[in-house]
Amino acid sequence: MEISKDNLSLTPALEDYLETIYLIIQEKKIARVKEIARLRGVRMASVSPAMRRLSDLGLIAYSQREFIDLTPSGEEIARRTLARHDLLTRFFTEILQMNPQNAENDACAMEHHLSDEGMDKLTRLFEFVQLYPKGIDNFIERFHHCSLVNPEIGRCLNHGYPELEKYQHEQESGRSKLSEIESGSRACVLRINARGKMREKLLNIGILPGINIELLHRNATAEPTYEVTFGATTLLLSLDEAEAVIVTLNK
Amino acid sequence: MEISKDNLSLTPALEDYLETIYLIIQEKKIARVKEIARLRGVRMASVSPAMRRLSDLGLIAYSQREFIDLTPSGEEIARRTLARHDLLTRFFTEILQMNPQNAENDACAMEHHLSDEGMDKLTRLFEFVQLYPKGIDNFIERFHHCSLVNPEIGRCLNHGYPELEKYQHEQESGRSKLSEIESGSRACVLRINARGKMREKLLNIGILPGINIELLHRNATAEPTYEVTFGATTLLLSLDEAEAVIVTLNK
DNA sequence: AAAAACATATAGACACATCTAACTGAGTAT
DNA sequence: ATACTCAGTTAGATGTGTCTATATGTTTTT
Repeated sequence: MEISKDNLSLTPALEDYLETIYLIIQEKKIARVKEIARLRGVRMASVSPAMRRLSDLGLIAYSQREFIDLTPSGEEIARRTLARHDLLTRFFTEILQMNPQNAENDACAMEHHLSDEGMDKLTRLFEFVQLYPKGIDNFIERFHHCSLVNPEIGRCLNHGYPELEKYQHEQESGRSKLSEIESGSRACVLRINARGKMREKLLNIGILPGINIELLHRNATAEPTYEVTFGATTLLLSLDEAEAVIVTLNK
Repeated sequence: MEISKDNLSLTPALEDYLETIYLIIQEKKIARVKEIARLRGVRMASVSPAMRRLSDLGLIAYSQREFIDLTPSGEEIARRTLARHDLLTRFFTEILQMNPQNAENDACAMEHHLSDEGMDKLTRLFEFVQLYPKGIDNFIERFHHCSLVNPEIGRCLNHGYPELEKYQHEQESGRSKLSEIESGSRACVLRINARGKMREKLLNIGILPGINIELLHRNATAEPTYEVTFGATTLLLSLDEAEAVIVTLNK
């Protein structure tokens, strides 16, 4: 076990234990093995050796069968992890408007992997959004209105934002469905005009807004297919799929 | 080994192997153990057993010492992972403007933990941003201008956005430093007006924009300290730190 | 064709994180 | 005060992912 710089390079599991201990200590007076096990959803037999390791690392103070307390460095890591958890959860719920349970799960797993710079920049995003909470150009509110109130983002309503409606119309003129462009031409993906499973499938394939995609070949059979290439990938899309990919032709 | 639904619940390591194999296959014709080991930064001896497991799971096709190929389900997972990698990297670089290396590292670790809903919602953010790429109210551009061109976000320049300058001034009037509010009053954190190590420290402590914080007590000694409480935490801040926390009083 | 070079595999070790089952110790109850 | 109960620990197993060192194929060279 090489201790790198200072705190860094703890395993996710150990970080989770510190976080759990921290939360227990805040709420009740002292942390006990049974409670840690309950909150983390593991058996007490798994907690004991973890406490031993954390103790060896100087992150908690405890003697067998006694109460568990965080050392200053243990507390520092716990708070650091918790702050990431908090910020990620809020990013997922407040900005992306995810379901709270998914937001929580994703934040839980990702909190161990966000760099200091990531934390800094994500905070700046919150600071910026907060600077204009209900202002004339509330980006976040409009984003939610667009992508959530009206899930068919092909028809993004900009009522109350006349300049934007105009702007959007200009945009619309240059766009078409991937199924409609000429074979051999390249285009930039603007959005995926699909919902549910189909949207999920296209995203998981890697067809994302902003990528450049080329229609290689159109197979005009009873069930037409569209051979496309993007990044390092080449594959076939069905008609439905190709129609859902909204693009603007390159140059 | 319980195979849950279908593809899900692969370990990050195995997902990484699939991703690596996918990338090799796209570039060269075939994937070999040596190349996989090189790209993943592990020894060949670690790759062999992983290939065995992937083969047992039906995600790759290979026989000992022969070329390695992805099965359709292996390819599906690889692309899914890669799409997450791509989108997270772009979120970190294009939207948050992180250093490419950090963006890459964070994306690499997080790509295994983003739910389908997270992927969907993050994509919608890109779609929305893309709808107004250089429009009258380019949120992203202004965010960058504010938080990056001028890192002292206390003085966010809104040149060219007169309504916003006005708006910002209104905002400014209601704000103060945490060090200046009355003991016993609660306030909402607007931003952290600090850079480098001090900013990092405050964020890691959990003092984030949007949280509610209460100034419990001011210790007016030679080196004054500020006892604050937020969430489940109570701790002491130095004068410098308390001055960096910009808040608006609650009600 | 035999030898050298190289790719890949196996054996054995280690660290982590979990489990079940069995044990220990300390307070509680009758 | 003896036995019960229950928190906590230890022992031993399992699975993953890595390593070093060694063995085994395969290909290339001479």
